[in-house]
Amino acid sequence: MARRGTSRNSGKTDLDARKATILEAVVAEHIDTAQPVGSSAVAQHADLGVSPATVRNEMVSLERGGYLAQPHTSAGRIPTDKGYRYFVDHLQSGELKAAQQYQLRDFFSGVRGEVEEVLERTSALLAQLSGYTSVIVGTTATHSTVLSVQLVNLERRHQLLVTVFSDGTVLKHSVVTTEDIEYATCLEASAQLNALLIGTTLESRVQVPSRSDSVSHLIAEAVSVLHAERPTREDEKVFIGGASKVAEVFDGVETVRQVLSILEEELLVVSLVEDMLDRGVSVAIGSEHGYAPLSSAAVVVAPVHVDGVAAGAVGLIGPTRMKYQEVMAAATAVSKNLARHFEGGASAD
Amino acid sequence: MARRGTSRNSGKTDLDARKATILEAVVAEHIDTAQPVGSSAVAQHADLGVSPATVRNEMVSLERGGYLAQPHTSAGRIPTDKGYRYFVDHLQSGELKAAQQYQLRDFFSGVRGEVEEVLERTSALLAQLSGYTSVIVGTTATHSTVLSVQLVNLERRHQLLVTVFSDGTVLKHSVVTTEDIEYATCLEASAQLNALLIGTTLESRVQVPSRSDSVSHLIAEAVSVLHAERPTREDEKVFIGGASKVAEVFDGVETVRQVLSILEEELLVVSLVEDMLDRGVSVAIGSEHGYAPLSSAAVVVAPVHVDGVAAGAVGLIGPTRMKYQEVMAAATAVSKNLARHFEGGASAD
DNA sequence: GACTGGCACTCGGTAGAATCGAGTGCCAAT
DNA sequence: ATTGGCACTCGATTCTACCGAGTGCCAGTC
Repeated sequence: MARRGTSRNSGKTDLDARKATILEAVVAEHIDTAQPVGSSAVAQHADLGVSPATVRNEMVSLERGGYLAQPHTSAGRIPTDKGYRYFVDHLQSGELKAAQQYQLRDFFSGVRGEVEEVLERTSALLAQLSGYTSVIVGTTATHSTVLSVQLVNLERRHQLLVTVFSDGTVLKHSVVTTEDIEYATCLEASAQLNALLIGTTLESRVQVPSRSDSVSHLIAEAVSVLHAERPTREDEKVFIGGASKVAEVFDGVETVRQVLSILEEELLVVSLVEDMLDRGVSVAIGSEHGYAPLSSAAVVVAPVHVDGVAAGAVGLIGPTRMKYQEVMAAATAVSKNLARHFEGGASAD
Repeated sequence: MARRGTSRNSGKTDLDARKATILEAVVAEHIDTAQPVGSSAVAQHADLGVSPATVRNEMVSLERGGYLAQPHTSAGRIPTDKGYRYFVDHLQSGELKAAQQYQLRDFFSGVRGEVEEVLERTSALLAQLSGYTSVIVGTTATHSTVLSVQLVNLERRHQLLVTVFSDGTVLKHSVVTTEDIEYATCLEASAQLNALLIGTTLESRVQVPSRSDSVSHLIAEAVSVLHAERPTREDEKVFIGGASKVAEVFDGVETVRQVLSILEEELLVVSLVEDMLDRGVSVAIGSEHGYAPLSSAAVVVAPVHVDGVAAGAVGLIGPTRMKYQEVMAAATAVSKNLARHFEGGASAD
């Protein structure tokens, strides 16, 4: 599975063809078995007509190059992060299994409902397809404009500001005042807020009239609450699917704990994924992303573009010895389907 | 710790004082050490002036009664679910440690923001206080009435129905039509919907005028989408804190996996908690709740009442050998603080 | 009759020793 | 450059012995 001797020797760190084949065989085998891989296994399994002894020599060289490591003398080799990196970089992209393609199509042909619900269920699907924990980050396009604003009188001194954006997002914010607010005041403020904000984005500068009547106060307060939204970045929703897979695919209680605790911190997950997107990386192995507790994990992401605009990403988290080919296929497939869903379908993200 | 020889012998299944003491000692010790508890340990630790031999005799009797079990001959005893049940039933409620009380007070004196955010952070706090995974279920009071309805024109054939309830909840629903909707139609429909729905609950029967102009169609569609909400129960938000604790406190990968997968199913968690609330149970041990995958877990819940009305619950999930006293203290303390927060504070739930 | 000390017995856990074998590194031969 | 051969390493497995915590039971004591 997934082998190809002919490697391009254009890149600078490229290995010669045979080393590459051997490295790839070791990685593939180790991903399969979770065991150190020995020279004879490689000699058999990779069909270069060469004896184990030769393979051993090459392996020594690969170890010197930092691609392989030995748990102890007289055990087989295990890929290092660098080894995995090479493997991934030289992986030709694969296809989803037919059964999974059907499943995907099925799912997306039948899915309906709110954005959040779709993403939630999609992340469950992706986890199930891939066998690993999935992450879907919905980047609320900061470009989306305000479609409607409304102040609702919850209690005398407590208004709820409900803002609807062009991408279908609804934000709510409490506006607490020191004085009782009349219903009429609230209505009036709503109307003015609408006039003021419709068509703007959260980043727009808005000129708030600074008169000192109660309506103006309310408006000023509402606008400031709404714009305070920015720094918290809380509008980036994260959907995690198959969290229980963590216990299956990672070894060691401590590792499981660490991965879970990362997943709990939504902000961390978001910035991890965004960092990768920014750097244009689709796979981060081991310590390649800077997140220490995830150093025994690999993260695969695929961006989601809706109508040509970055709208978020889907990701998968597993051990460094995860099934990259399948996982990447699943991620890109889901990302594409998701994009198509939101482009063609009733909702936008 | 947590022992009291004087047990009431009013209940029917009550054990005599000494058996009770012994049982309690075994449970307490086992919770502490996670090891089978032997007769001599009990004899020393519980200060009834009795020899190990006597304790042994009693233990045999307790084993016959189904309170204790032996992993194998010549090991100590381990409590059964029934044993834990007795222990919990005869536990006098404890206090939070002073440091934790401060922490709680601190938290609630400083907390601000939307309901969802408060609950999210509270569940993290509770997990941290108790050392176990926490669950907070916000039961949207089905009594809360509609304060405002608004149809927003997202795309030509796609409207967003935004409904604000008296408890501050905001629901959004997509309304997809087969024909293009004019802006004016949308406005008109909004106005009529407001007239129709304000003051009603989701359970109210609403008489929709059945004329066949586009506005009426839109209204009918909107109302039906809104009322379709009911059966899915999706408005009951669940907040889980400290999911990573699962890996710490449960033994065995498989158990961890099962507990995590339960936690993933929000609906399951909700019904588990609601079942317990309905039955007025605050602790469910082992298989007492009917959820097989959680049979090695215990669940502690404390209802949250806001202004005398059931508004949700806080819960904790741990192994059957969890620190019941501390955990129950933490749950009730948080529940009370939460109630006070929403009663006094700016937001209601 | 309740309690206890004594004692034989059980059985899981641990420590050592022996063994196995997969895998290595190296060297001499091709 | 490749390879067969070989000595060597070292984790994993098995086996044994053994220790000791803990039990159940019995006979003796208060």
